[in-house]
Amino acid sequence: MPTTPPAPRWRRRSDARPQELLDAALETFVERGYAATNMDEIARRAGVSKGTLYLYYPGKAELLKAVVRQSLLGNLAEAQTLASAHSGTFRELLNYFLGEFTRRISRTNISGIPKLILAESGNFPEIAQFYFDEVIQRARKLITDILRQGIACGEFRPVDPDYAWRMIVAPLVLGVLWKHTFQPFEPDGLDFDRYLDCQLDMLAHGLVASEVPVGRNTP
Amino acid sequence: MPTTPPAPRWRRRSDARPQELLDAALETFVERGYAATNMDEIARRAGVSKGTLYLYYPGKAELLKAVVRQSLLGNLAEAQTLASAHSGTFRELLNYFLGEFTRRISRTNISGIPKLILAESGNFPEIAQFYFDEVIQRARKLITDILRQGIACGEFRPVDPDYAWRMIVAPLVLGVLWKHTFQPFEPDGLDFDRYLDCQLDMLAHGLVASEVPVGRNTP
DNA sequence: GTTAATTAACTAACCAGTCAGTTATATATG
DNA sequence: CATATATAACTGACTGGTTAGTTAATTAAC
Repeated sequence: MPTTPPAPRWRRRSDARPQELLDAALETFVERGYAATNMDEIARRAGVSKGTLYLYYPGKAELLKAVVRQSLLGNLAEAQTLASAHSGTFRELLNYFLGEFTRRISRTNISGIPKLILAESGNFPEIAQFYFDEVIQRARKLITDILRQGIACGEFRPVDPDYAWRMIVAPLVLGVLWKHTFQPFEPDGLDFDRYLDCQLDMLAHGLVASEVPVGRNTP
Repeated sequence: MPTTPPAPRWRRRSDARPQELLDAALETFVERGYAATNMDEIARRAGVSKGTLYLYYPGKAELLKAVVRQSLLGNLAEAQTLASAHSGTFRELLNYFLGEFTRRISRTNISGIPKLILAESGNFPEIAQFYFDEVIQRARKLITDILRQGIACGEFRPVDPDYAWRMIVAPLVLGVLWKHTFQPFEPDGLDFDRYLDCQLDMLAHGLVASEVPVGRNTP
């Protein structure tokens, strides 16, 4: 009786491994947090032994950095090219960004990264600094630019852009954190479509100049 | 030559200790996160040995719970009595809450608790559930009630209270997280007064019905 | 057969929690 | 008031378990 050749205990996948390992690491870090995640678990999820993990990434901290960089850099570049190529009103542009962001929150689990950064900012000032410089500062510039231009051309009320940008971002941040923290406790989860509608509605009627504010602008 | 009696190596402070230990624990947990905090460090900050710490709290997890409970319960009760005793418009009440909250964010370091909860929700479902039930649900009810009443009496635009409450809370949450995460990286820190002004301005003009919305409400 | 990829067993460090012993303070006694 | 005794508060060295990181042996692949 011819025995079928036994399946090999493992396969060489040196090209696919890095991404597989990053995926497993992201998943585990987001679920458990940095400190409570152990390298054996990440390796196990990637279907690999711990030694292999160390073959591709020199340590736990470096692995975290790789995860963060890899997850964010693509989206950042994309947002920036989109902004520079826009036509139409600034309100439309803003709405588009918020919509796209919300859509991605609800689908991918890259949305776990901000929570991870927050949680570990004290222990990884280097990562926090990276996130501050590369993500937050860019987002700030993107939005304050839109606000300033919109105000200049009379589309928006004259708010303080250096503070107002946070009001725009805040619901997005809250949404992300909610999804990865309290979603499990809610019987019926957050409806991101309604969430977005509500935000756009409230945001617009706080920004749009055509509504004739009540006695505030007295030029 | 009369030798001055040597200062005692330690003093008995059985009544003050519990609070001192909680303070040190809050500070350390907020700064480092739960897992990266070690009991020796907390004891050291409280000026005490690790053994003493275990005399007052049975373990690390229990210490965290004690910190959270102790920090929140007082403020919660206060908010609720305030709400039930209000007179004046609902907009004033809302503004008062936001102002009071913002003022406390900028002063105390209880504001580190939400960050702590977020970071450890995965590892301490029990604490996350406690926070969800006792803090979030109460805040939600408080705000949605105000919104509903305000809408009913025509003071506010007819927004969706079940989602709009998050838009109100979001900037507060962002402020808290910012303070404990990115404040160190900013040359000039967040000005919480301007922050509040900006929020109230944008919030009001998204909520106040007298502004005659642009073609949305078609009764 | 050679080599690169992978494994699994190992080491070294760290830390939560314990406990036998020490010291400050309160109380009793003369 | 001085001194002895009792006890509550506190210390710090130790233990057991966990885990980041290493390495010698093994296996797939060409």
